Amino acid sequence: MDVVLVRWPSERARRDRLVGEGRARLLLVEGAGEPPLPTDLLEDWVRVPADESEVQLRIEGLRRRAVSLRGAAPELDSDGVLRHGGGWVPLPPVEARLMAALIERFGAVVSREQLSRSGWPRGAPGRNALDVHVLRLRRRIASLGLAIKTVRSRGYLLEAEAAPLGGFVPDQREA
Amino acid sequence: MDVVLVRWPSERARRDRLVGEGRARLLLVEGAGEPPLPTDLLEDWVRVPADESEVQLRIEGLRRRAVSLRGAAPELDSDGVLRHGGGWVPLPPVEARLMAALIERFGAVVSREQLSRSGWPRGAPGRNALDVHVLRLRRRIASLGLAIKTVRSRGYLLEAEAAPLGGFVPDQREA
DNA sequence: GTGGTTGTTTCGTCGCTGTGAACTGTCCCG
DNA sequence: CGGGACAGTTCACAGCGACGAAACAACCAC
Repeated sequence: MDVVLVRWPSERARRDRLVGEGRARLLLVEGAGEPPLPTDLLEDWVRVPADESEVQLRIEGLRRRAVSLRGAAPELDSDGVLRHGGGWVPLPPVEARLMAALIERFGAVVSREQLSRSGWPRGAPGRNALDVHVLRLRRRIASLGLAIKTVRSRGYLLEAEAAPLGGFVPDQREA
Repeated sequence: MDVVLVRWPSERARRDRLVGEGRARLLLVEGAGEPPLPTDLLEDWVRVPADESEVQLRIEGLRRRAVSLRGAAPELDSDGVLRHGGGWVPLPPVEARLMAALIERFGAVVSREQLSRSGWPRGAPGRNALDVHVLRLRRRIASLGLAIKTVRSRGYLLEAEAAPLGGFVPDQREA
């Protein structure tokens, strides 16, 4: 996902075209011109002339926004609210801690021991407690298009599904 | 939905707390400091000293991002009239103060303690008074398409039913 | 007085958590 | 191939606490 540099207001037409294409853009506001209020999340602006470092920082910021919008990683509040793809669900304390550990290693395997330590910092209850909480977590986050995959005898892995909204969600056992 | 101004890097801890709470923030980058790379979509930054107009533009940009992610926030005037989506309802004093706290953090969790302090600045009555007022507030604002969601053992969260999908309102100044 | 606002009590309901047990699927050993 | 041993999934249940809701009483404004 690249960020396109656009002069403003002289290249207004080009900017509008990029909006329609859903591409990230950084407006270089010339002279005393007023930057436009953004019409989507993939736009930023900077007054020129500007430091090269400032331009680079804003470009990198836009890249991150674009990645975030592609549904890369969900976000977890300090209040136990999990947000992803425009929706959110509240997570109870234990499941919030488990989810925090999974998000920290989003897309990678987290061992049962690590999960157990995250979920119960002062010692885990019975062995089955983790399984049950993973099950409950799975059901809670399914509506957000998130899934916890099992890697047998290794641990669990959190991932986002390709089409979170409107798409059919296949049963994991059928895959 | 307020945008919080945070000095950077001197108020780093405060910024991190706001990230955890899911609130919008504008970093005022002091001196030669480097702004952090954003961890979510509700952050922007500006080097200070800066024109007041630039700060205002960035605040407005953040507000629009927040609207895009969480829907438009209702407005509460000083006479206790709550307006949203073309309709309005009058709110009695206690409920108006509770609603003000919820609007300030629109879309994010507000703890029971914070609500209690907002509703009764000079000391809260019994423990259940808050529950009852939340119940009454819920019924009053339902007709406006607003809902107060419970995040168990964490607090409450104000949300608008029909969140606009994707786009912003077109920029009026461009016409 | 009338109606709206506020606070309390009381009770019902629901969510969170952990346990035990039944069940499925995989791998390995003989 | 059959029999286990493992790993993991799912359900049912119980205890507890947080929250929801109704009813009631006191109070205030008009």
